[in-house]
Amino acid sequence: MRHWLMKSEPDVYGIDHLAAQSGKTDHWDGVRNYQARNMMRDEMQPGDPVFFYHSNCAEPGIVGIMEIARGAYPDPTAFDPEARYYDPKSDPDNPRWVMVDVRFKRKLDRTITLSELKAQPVLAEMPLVRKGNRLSIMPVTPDQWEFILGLEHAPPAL
DNA sequence: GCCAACGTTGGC
DNA sequence: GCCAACGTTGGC
Repeated sequence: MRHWLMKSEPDVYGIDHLAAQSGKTDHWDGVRNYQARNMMRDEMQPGDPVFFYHSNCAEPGIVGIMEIARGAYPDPTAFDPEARYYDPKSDPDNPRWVMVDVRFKRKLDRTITLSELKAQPVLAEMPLVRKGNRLSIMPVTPDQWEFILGLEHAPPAL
């Protein structure tokens, strides 16, 4: 089992969208980055815990916890010319892009902000806090996972 | 809205 | 295979 962090823009799809789904489960489509795809395809397993991260918004940070509900399968939005992430080069007979299903577990009691995470020397190796990082799906080590969870009920460091 | 950082594309 | 141009990400 591995731990993960997945980013989404709350204006497009935030944690409340997921929580509102029937069964609190939804597919995570639209990933168009090879590194992120390879991790979904090769490493993500049902039951893996995932931090839900809000990006490109007023207060970027970790807002909740979900889990992988279904391993990688083809992302049909790549074949849909109307879709935002349509990829004409993805062949339905040999799909280039995959998605997973995720299940809502809970919202955190507060947002653990990016600036707060950046202030923690222990987390300096996380891709999330590194300059210029754009990876939308990344692994989290068990130690990092526990440390971050411990911040939830601690006073914000920033 | 700005812009730095990064990934992808395509000409050569 | 190189690399300039381009598009995207995402913090600020």
